[in-house]
Amino acid sequence: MPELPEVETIRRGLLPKIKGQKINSAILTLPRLLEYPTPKQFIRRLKNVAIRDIGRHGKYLLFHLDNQSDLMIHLGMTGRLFVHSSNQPLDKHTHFRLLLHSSKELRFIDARTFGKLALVPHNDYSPVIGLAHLGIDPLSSKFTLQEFAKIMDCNRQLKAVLMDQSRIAGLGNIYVDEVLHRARLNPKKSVSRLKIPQIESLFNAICEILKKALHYRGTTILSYVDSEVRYGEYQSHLKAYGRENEPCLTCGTPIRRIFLVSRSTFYCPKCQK
DNA sequence: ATAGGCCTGACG
DNA sequence: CGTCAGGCCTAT
Repeated sequence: MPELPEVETIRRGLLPKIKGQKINSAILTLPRLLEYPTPKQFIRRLKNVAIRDIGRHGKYLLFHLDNQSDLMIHLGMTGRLFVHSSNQPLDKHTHFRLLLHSSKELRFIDARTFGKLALVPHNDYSPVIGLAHLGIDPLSSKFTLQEFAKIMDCNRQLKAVLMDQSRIAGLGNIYVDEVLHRARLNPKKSVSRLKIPQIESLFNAICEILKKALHYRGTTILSYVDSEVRYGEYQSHLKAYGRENEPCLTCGTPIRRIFLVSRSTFYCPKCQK
């Protein structure tokens, strides 16, 4: 799925197209994607409201509306968002549409339907557990070495902790592997065994990998496209993810693939200790 | 902490 | 055909 760099790229692409736009009505054709409230309330509350801004926390997009509520969209594995003219034919797997005053519409398309929608009060995300429990976003100004060190205080494996959205929000399977390769840390290593300099290099790796991935507009492995139907380009800069048996770009040792947290995990057994 | 489930599509 | 996939929630 889209991880933080992909979701942020989508957010930036959508923003100029829909900021300030008024929503006439909403059409929800796959109600099970809706986490909160009921479909009836959801549709009613999306009538005749304007979109003030689009925010993002981790992999969650938050459309700030002018009725004190936020429309939450999580793209799951295959979710896409486009702004199309209402007369354009609907893509297969279109499950949700916001019809805008301008006769354009925001369309949510999701083949695997792992995406999630919700409409929550602007000041109370508690109806959506995953959103309410999100950890710090690594692009936020609150993400400092000191705060990061506080998060890294358990004795689970590095891979599992970096994947844990309630600690740090936005990293997924690709970028965790890239971050750990950059920081030269083994994904199986227990967080409790990290020394201060290693926490610092991990922090720096997170910042640097995300910045670079954002620069390349995210990573397209299978299906990711942004709001302009444009592929990411970071896949050609990956150093660990997907490179099983290929030489490590640092030391030449074949990249190894294992399973951790029931996810494919790629790392260099020599560089990453 | 770890599988299993949710879905469809791409690929071998 | 079977296997795998960028996520997340739940139930052991």
